[in-house]
Amino acid sequence: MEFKEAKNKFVQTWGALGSQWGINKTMAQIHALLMVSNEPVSMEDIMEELQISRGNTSMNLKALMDWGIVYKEYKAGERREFFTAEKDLDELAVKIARERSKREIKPALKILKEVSTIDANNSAEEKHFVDQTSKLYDFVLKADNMLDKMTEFNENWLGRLVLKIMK
Amino acid sequence: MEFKEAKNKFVQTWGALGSQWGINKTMAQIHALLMVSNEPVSMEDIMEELQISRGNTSMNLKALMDWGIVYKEYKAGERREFFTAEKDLDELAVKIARERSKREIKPALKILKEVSTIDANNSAEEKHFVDQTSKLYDFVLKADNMLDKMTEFNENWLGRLVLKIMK
DNA sequence: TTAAACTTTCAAAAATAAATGAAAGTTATT
DNA sequence: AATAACTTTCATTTATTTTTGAAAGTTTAA
Repeated sequence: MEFKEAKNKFVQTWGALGSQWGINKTMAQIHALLMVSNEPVSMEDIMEELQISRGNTSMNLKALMDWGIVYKEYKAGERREFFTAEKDLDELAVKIARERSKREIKPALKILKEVSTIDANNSAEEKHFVDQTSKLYDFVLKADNMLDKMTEFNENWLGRLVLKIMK
Repeated sequence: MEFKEAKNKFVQTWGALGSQWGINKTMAQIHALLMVSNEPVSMEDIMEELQISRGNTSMNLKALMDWGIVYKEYKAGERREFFTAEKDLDELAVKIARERSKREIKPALKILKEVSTIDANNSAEEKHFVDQTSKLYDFVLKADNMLDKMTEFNENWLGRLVLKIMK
């Protein structure tokens, strides 16, 4: 396999993976492209390589910057803006984890708390509901806290964690 | 908040969460409904509660059973089939983790290995590509192994893991 | 073996999500 | 302050995903 083919395959795969995880295909593809580029890439080049429109490129770059995993760069003497991706994978994982926790887990926890604290009359049905949603609340809370803890390590947290778990 | 409202809120929330994680809304809603039901539910009842068609219900129940997180049950003297969800949350998390690893992570790893082993000519560009995709391969492999390890604990693995990490 | 009671399948329709591109906006240069 | 170089926005179009529902399939019981 030659470079161009490999690069394309990587970008496509990363894009497909993204869409299975609630991130849109183009956003993931742009990220993939930037991640394997050794130097900052212009909007024009992204459009060209992925064959997508200007608007689409702009919106998805904005989203990636909101997630804090893509940065704008300016080159001396160049009017255009260039973009680079966070390339440190530990840092990338931490940022993604934080963002998803904030956007998805925290709001879900809020609802879980609400619904798990209704007062059940003494029907088995309502008791079971309260019991199950309470357990779910505890579980999700614990998982979310764990994410925090994990990513607090920082600096190769995954490696360290693996060590910790192994022994 | 009264029971019916709480139940509905829970089902809607779980459904929305599902669609952010690549699981379709109805599938997640059915799962939510079954999870908080203290007894097996018939297809008819699911259709009624969620206001969805027979075909949709059938397909999504099948998918849930493929994931191993919903079971068919037969009631003595009843012709119809009933359904229940896996209610043990540790078990549920393990099954979801295993399934996603199998369906998404493993195939992605295969591609990462392929593209990271092309031989780069000596351009900085190609070297960077190989370097970055190799790192990604290692990272994803490590994360996937960790998932395995975590879920191997079984029996309140999350709780145990939290303890392990804290100290 | 027939009929009734139920479930599954899948082509078509509907709903949802993403992409386009032209117009509006912004910034830097002369 | 006018113009050129570039980016963002958003109403509309396009593509993708999900849902429907009727027909086909299956199972049980008489």
